[in-house]
Amino acid sequence: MTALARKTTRLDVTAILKACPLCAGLEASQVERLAAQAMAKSFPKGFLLYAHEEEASRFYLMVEGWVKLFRETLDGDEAVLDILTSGHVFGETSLFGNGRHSTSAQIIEDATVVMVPLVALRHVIEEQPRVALNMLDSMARFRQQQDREIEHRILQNAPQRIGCFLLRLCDTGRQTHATLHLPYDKTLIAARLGMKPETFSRALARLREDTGLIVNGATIHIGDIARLADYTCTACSDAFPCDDRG
Amino acid sequence: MTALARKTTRLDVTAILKACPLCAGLEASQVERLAAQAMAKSFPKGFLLYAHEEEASRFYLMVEGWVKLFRETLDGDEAVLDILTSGHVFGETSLFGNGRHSTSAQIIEDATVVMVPLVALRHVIEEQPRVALNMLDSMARFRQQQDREIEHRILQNAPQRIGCFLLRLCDTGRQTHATLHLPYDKTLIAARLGMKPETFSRALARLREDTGLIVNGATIHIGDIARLADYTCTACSDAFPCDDRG
DNA sequence: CGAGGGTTTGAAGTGCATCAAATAGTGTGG
DNA sequence: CCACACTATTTGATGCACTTCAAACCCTCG
Repeated sequence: MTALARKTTRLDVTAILKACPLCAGLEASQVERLAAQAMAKSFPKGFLLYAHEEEASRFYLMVEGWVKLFRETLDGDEAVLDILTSGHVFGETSLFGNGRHSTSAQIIEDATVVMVPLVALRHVIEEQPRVALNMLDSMARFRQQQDREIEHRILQNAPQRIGCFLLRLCDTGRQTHATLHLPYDKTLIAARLGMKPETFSRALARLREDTGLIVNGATIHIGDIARLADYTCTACSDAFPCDDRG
Repeated sequence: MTALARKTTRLDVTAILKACPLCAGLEASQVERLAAQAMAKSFPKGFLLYAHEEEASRFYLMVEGWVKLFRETLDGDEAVLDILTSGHVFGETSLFGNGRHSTSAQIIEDATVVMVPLVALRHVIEEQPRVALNMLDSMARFRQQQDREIEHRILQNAPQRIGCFLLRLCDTGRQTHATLHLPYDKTLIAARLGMKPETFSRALARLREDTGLIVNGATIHIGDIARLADYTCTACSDAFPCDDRG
């Protein structure tokens, strides 16, 4: 049974890596080489994958669950930089720069991740310049999101930031309405948006009044996406369907 | 005279490019190839180099003066993302991602910049994977700064943000004190730090009281750098001399 | 059922923004 | 070299948004 389980995992890893933008356009043999050194593993809620300033040895690919990227000051204050799930890659940036992680990473919902040694990535890059271009591409896209993120934190108020968060949860499939389920604690969403839980609660109530949301615990029904977009995206320099993660 | 001027400029360009981290480790012939397609130019205060969402055609290298990278909403609110000077490169990110600028760039102090077509950069990258690695390295470093930046905007209050800004202006040469001159308008510094001019003025006054700064117009004397660092860096997860631009 | 964490609500405080006006600085033309 | 115009900066008074502290509520799970 152990052998079977291991084999299944091994198969997953290759398939998962192949689907990852980092490996786009790579020869199968190269992906398999990465996969051979990679490892899929599950972690329980609360597990710390790595800490800020730690020497980076591998990068991660989320398969399932959620991770929080954050920074923490000596007096316990915490800034949540991002919360990632299935399909997201993180920690790969530390192959460059000073080689240390610039955030800590903690599992917030039981997760399965694929971990790949950075040295393996380095070898593949050396043989396949293509991978460097893939990384540049993803970092460029990431940077655009970051720029927007900073703008949001400056120009949007609490209800608008929540609205923007909800819109990004929608499948942008040009729907006019949507029902969605908050993927993790409201407390965490609050932190992700740079506000306190109490503020989140009140701001969500206000958003409900102002845009006709229907909130039922962690389930939220957006009756009129355009109305919500109108409300939140006024304070942003990008027009509504503003995702570029592709 | 024109010919002489042009020649001087041409010489500058090669030397400037050689000194730029993007070209680190490049063969002279490659740098010269970039230089041949590059152009040094001066712009007056207020000139808009490019606008948000514009298709990117070149990247820029600051030689002299200051530029502001910012985003602007429909109702005129503006978020300043960064203010750059001599030695900084910007706009190169748009070679990747969706090929559009994610900010606008405006000259705020009369400036000389070297402009290089992105296609030239693309060609050099194709022949010299090394350049891609240089870009990855600089983007990784940039990302670390960005992470810190976001943390600051969440966890630091106005006086602390100013203190942090002043510390970064110091030459970090392990001095115990320093006298420095603000490089541009206080109004702009305020915007760069995400606050209003009035708030900046009051916060600077408070910083003066709390850490013993001596402020005289745009000239600021820091009597005790450690004291200032102690005051500002409590709210940050990085320890004091926190630059990694090198 | 009862404990404990997540969430909401209330009351009061803080920090920054806003509006308004005074003051200091800078560059211009006379 | 001075007066004027214009902009940057400071100061004051007030308002709003978010935080803080405290307590209630709710929901899940042992």
